[in-house]
Amino acid sequence: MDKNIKLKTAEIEKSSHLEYFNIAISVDCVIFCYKEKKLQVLLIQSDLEEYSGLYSLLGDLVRPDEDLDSAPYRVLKQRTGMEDVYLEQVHTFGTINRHVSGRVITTAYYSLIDIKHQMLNFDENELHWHPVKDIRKLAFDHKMILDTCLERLREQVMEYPIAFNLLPEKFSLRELQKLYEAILGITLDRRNFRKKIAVKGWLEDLDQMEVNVPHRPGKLYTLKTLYKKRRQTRKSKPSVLDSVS
Amino acid sequence: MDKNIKLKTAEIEKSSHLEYFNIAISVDCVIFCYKEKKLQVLLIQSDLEEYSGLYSLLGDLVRPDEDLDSAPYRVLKQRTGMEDVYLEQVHTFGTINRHVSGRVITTAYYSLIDIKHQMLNFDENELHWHPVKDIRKLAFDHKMILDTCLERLREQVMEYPIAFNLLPEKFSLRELQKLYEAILGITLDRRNFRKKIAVKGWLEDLDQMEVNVPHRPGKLYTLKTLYKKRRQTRKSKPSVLDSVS
DNA sequence: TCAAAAGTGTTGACTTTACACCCATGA
DNA sequence: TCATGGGTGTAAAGTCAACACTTTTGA
Repeated sequence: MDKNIKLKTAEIEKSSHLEYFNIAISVDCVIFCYKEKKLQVLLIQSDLEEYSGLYSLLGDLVRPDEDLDSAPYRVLKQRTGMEDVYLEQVHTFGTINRHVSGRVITTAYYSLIDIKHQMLNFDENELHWHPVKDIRKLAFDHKMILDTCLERLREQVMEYPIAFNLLPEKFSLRELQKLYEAILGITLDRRNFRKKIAVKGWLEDLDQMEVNVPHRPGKLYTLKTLYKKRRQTRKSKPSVLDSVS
Repeated sequence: MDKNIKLKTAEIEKSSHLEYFNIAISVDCVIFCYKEKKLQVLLIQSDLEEYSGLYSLLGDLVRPDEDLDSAPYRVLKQRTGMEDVYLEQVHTFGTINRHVSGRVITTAYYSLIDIKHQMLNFDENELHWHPVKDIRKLAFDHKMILDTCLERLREQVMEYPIAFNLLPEKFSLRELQKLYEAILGITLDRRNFRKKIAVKGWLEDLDQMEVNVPHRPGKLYTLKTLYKKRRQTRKSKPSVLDSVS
């Protein structure tokens, strides 16, 4: 719309302010972490009667004085204490009856966080990590939101240097490969994986080795600082045209 | 959010109903067509003072009694008379000051329509097709919305059988190639393009030839009915895993 | 007979996959 | 000395890009 705000002012007034403005807008965050060799997502026990016993994603209403894209950062800050996390908008869900308490349209984001660097505000003790694979049912339409975000994450993870947000600063190629396998839900060939990552040029060799591993230590790498910008504005994306004759 | 609707009821009440519900939500449609060998988009003259002389996308506020994803269909029906068009949600834009008249969060969709099959309700005569390439500036943040939708269209056009929505029922491979060139903004090699399309298996050979062309007529094709479903729910997408070792 | 586009294959470059052995370390 | 993973290369298959000539039709 946009123009109709002026165009249809009379009509809006007539049908009451609230008729057009009683749609609430929220954000929901699919917060991924990599824990115990599994891709996990942060959930909270739903306290709605209708969904008792079910978990739901973390979210909140968008405030009138904040940008839509700022709301999920606020939610993450409040709930986990983390700032400068990786966040990406995925899709907006808005069927009429998706929320039991009223009309709420929600914009879904996924977030990738390093569980080791975080000081999770698990004070409320309502927050829990759940392996993505084990999640069958969530409150509201949150299972669909989760599935959509996971699908998007899988699409992007080989293309952009984002998986590193789930790992500590330094990591070995084995850890990286296990992470990719957890995200994609498949196993990868070690030699081919290493070649593929090498070609991307994302990594900096730290000339350090793993310690305290019960086997031959591997080299440690880190993401090149070039790629470490968080709160990315526009990703530098290989043009789709590359694949066209 | 979602749960907070109940959780924070007291807080919401306290801060006044309107504080949380005075964000309006709209949809904006980037309606593409293929006309005069160019990718064009349907625009309307902005009647806001602040944007006098500028064009804007077609949009409207989302109604309290319609699904978010239904709103752009309604806008298209009202403005162009077309139903069962191809529509895809792209992104939601929600910076605080994106709209001069108040807080409006907008979800952007792009649509692909066949200009020949349409009976455009250009009654208001405010609607005009504009070649995408010529568009420099639009009202609000609509240029950014257009750019985002064009980028998404380009990403999807080689992967899914969607470009056909811009063509009449029957078309030649030359027409199809010119369309792809218009969308992607590049020229394509004829032999490689035909091979690539053939491999997709999207087309049905009609055993008919072009007529009234000032040169040797080409064969006519149509999209296989299998792919003609409009209002697609979930696209059948080649898994991203295919490209992983 | 000319202009315009239809129709069609091959080669080389590059990318991707499948696959196996020896090495270094800690227990 | 054993178990675990580290580290590495090659060959075959598949994909992609570049490229030219003959044919058909209408004007």
